[in-house]
Amino acid sequence: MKHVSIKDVAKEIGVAVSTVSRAFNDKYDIKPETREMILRKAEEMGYYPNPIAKKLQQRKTLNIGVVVPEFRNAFFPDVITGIQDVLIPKGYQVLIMQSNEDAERELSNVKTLYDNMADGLIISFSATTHETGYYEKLVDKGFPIVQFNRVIDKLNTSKILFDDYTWAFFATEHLILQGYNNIVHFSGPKDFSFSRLRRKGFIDALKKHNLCHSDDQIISAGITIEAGKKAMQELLNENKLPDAIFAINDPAAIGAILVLKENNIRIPEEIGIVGFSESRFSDVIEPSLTTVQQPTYEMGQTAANVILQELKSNIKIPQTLTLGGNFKLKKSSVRITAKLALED
Amino acid sequence: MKHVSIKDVAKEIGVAVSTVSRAFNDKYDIKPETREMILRKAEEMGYYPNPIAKKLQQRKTLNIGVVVPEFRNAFFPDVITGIQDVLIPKGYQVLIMQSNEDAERELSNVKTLYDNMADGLIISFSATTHETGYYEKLVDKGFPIVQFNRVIDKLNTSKILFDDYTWAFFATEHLILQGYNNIVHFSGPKDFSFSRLRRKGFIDALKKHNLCHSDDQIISAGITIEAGKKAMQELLNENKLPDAIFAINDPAAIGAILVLKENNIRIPEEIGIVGFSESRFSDVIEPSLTTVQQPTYEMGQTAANVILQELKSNIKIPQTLTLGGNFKLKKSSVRITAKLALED
DNA sequence: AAATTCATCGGTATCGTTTCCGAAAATTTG
DNA sequence: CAAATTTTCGGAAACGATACCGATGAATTT
Repeated sequence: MKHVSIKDVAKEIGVAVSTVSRAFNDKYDIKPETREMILRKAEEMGYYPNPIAKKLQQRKTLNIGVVVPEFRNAFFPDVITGIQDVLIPKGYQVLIMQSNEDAERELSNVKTLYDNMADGLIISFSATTHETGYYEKLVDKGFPIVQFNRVIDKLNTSKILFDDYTWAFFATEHLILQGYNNIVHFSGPKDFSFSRLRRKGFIDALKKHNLCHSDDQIISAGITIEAGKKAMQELLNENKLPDAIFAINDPAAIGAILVLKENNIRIPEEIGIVGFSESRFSDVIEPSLTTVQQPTYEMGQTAANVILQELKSNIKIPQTLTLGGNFKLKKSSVRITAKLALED
Repeated sequence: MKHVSIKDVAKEIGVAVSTVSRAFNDKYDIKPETREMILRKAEEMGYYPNPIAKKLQQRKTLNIGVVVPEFRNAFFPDVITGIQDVLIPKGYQVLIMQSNEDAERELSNVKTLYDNMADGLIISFSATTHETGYYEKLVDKGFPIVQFNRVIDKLNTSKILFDDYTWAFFATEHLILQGYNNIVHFSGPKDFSFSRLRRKGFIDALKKHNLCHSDDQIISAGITIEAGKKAMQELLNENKLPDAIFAINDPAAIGAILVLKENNIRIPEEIGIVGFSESRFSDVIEPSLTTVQQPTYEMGQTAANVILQELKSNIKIPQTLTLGGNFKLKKSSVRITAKLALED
């Protein structure tokens, strides 16, 4: 695997290395004919500039690190796809690392990325992250960081968010308008802003319609199928069945549905369910699951564009972008079909 | 973002750069005390060796490229996780690129990786890949490549495969033992060896039990939910309903199930279904889907270990490793419950 | 005490680029 | 046709590390 270097090309043609370099970098001070000639000869010899050497010389790696808590569910792969589709055409390499929802591994991932001279970082934090000292230091050093989805508020970087509050409000109100009036929310980890916002949207919608009865209407569940199952099972055991559930995300909603079906409780007749899309389950489950669909791919694109922007301009003004979504109306929450056209 | 270099450290302490380098590389010819001192001072100054410079000097990038057709389904993310868990602790960077099932983009991905001096490549090919010239050239050059899952037979590299034949045979025989005798196979793209092997396993199982009636028992469907829906719908339209289906993978099986449920055909009573796991749907669908579970994570680990091996030894002897799986018995295929213990 | 070995360190070439400076060649100007 | 520009190119110094070759002094041997 011996590689042809710029020197080999220069010697072969009989010009200086700097001339070959100029030919490849489209500078003005080279005669068009000689440039053509060099390019042709180089092509013949199978030469192309060594990116490593270039990176060293220019002190830029063109590497962008992406750190996500997992990519087993559909959410993060879709975001990553969006990021790649923006960054790769611009010549960047995208280094993807997953933290497995573990703060320690997350920190080590970020350190690896930083030590390997990534030019910037796009990150969504783990459920367990509390210690933010190292990240703050990076921010202070001027290292470009863009957070998305699971952000740490006090970390002063650009953030790409979904308008969780509004859509949680909307989803809850949808249940109310369907005639459900004893609604429970399966909420997620308190540390995440999205978790807090969805809870707040839920509460405010209840308040607006005077349906806020007790603290029991918010159940700390979690973001997995198992968490949804567990929470639902407990409700059943305690005989506290609500007539609707707004789940923090699809997996939690799916968990609830599975338990309800086991117990022969009919959806949406006896109980209505709305989720928040972080999976591809909603079409597969029976009944199909009404869900708020987040713009995952666009979120990735946006994060990538913001970091590109920050890489260009030296002065960084952290901006927070909030994206909107879609409401996917399905069977799990529709009792009154008269006025609503169900999507397919 | 000015970085502390080895020269700065050397100058600061008053030693030669070579000494600092020695301190960091644990060579023998350095006095332990001075090494400690240098390491301490360097730590204070926030110095660490520049990986880019190291890569240039040593003509190794420690980058391994991973090219997959997609990572929307569970399969590839799981494999990638296995790859990362082996490679990253060894100091490698894993560059993940997806081809979106497009041969052209795939080629461009591989070229990018090669041009960026990846030390090796782990790849699973797209559905549309036919032109293999460039890949053969890479192999001839001695560039380390490991194929997995979707391999091109004639490409002379190491391959990590799943024992599709045996498990397809097993899955089909399971249906037969359940008393189904008019079984149809939804098959996948002919170009993939896994597709051919699963089909062959299916056929041979039928032959063994004398249940091979006609060519109609193999239907060219595809590997998506939509493909499964379409194939199933056509069977219904033509009134050629079999009493069992062995699907090329879970999404295709799910598609079939969705259509069957729409038409109120009972599973597994009227028709039994077995899939091949490439998703996380099997527990979510009702009825739960019997499926062959592939060792995705292990497949990734294995691919990573094989490429590590090839990177060490200069002489490459392509090896083909075949991994075994698990049979997940669920409701969709069990008519005779007497003898079988259903998994949960 | 002289010679030899050994541990420790410094100096420098090298990896493959780009960039800067200045020199030669080509062109324009007076 | 000489002088002044402008193109076009060559040479060398970075970029930040490692590796090799010796040099130096101490320790050991003879």
